[in-house]
Amino acid sequence: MRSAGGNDSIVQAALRLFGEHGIGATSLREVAKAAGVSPALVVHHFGGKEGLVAAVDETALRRFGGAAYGSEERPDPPDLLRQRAEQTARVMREHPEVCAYFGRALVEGTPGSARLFRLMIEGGRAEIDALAEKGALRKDADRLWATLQHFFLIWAPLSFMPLLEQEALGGSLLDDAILNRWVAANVKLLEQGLYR
Amino acid sequence: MRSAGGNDSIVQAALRLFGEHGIGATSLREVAKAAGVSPALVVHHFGGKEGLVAAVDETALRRFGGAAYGSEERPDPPDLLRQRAEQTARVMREHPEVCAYFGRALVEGTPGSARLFRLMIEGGRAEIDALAEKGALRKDADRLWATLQHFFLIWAPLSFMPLLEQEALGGSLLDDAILNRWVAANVKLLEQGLYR
DNA sequence: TTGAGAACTGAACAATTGTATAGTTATACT
DNA sequence: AGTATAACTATACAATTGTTCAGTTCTCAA
Repeated sequence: MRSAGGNDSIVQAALRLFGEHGIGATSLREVAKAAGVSPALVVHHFGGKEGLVAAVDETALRRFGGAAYGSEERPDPPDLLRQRAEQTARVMREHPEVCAYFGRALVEGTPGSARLFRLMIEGGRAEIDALAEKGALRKDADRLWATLQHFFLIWAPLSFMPLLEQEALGGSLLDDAILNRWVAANVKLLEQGLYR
Repeated sequence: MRSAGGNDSIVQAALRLFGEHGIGATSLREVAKAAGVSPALVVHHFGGKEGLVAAVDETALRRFGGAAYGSEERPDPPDLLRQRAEQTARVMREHPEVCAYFGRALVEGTPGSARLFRLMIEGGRAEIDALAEKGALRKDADRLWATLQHFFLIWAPLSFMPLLEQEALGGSLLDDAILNRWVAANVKLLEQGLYR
């Protein structure tokens, strides 16, 4: 076990700063200062910035991926979609810094983000296939792109978060009111489309 | 008018490199070398990196925004959606570097990308409102989020391009086959949803 | 042809980056 | 208490960054 003021606090500070300002735009020294620690210690623990990013990836994956994509019951449609959406929203509410981090990581291209991406794509694809077998999916649906569309609707807002909050939402994406509206819109779109 | 080997070639090189590797990750020296020019000249022309980014933003906005969001006829639904999608796809085919650049700029947060974002959101919103008046939109649709969903489905793939192409598509997003499949999936989703 | 102004370059600057080294302090086991 | 091991720091280094400055080359009208 690591002490609270050591290894973990560095990762915690890095996770927050990476999510706020981006990984490439955050220096080792900023992380060290935020963690109340010397830059050399960061190198000593993680071998360098690359290692630090790997550690942050690991932590973020464990904290989020475990909660969101762990093995759980798979309810029948039509509740499945709504339930999955609510579950994702709950994880986002509980781990906003992790969400911000992955929003950055996914577009900056860390190794961990590629793993997360594969995880989500595979998980999403499996769910889509299961739905198709039960006859809940449109028969002519493009399953690969259906998976990707799910992914975009959920994750793109996190990557565009600063732009989105300042230019369109006028508030934090992960605030309850906005988050709920977002989830509701997603469910509606996926279930019924936008036009008629 | 500028000479071909001067001002413009620098912006051209910057646009390409920014799109390929990101804005923050591309140095003035790399841009200068790619343009076959000394770093000092870049500063001389644009005042610094900030000015260069502004110039690239300007060029990209003119080249893309003009083509995609200019004043044009507004056909009636149900052809509108398909037609708009085809139009966007055409612009993407014709200006792949500009697309790559905006994919980066939108998540890195340049001033020009904020302008593009506002432009697209306002344009999209206007179109949604027009559709609603004609009764083509679902009555209970959340118009703000409907606009954003359009935006995500179109732009997120560009910001996730590297990840997407390597992990899910196995080819260039802007290649004809993949691009067409993408557009078709978007139209389907917006028109009819994914489930039933 | 000449001269003014623009385009352009080479070399150097200070600041910041990630990282290595040598040394100090704390922890914990015997 | 003593000692080995880990945690931690101060300092320095090389590389890269954006930027400046003094000077050169080009362009073109008078």
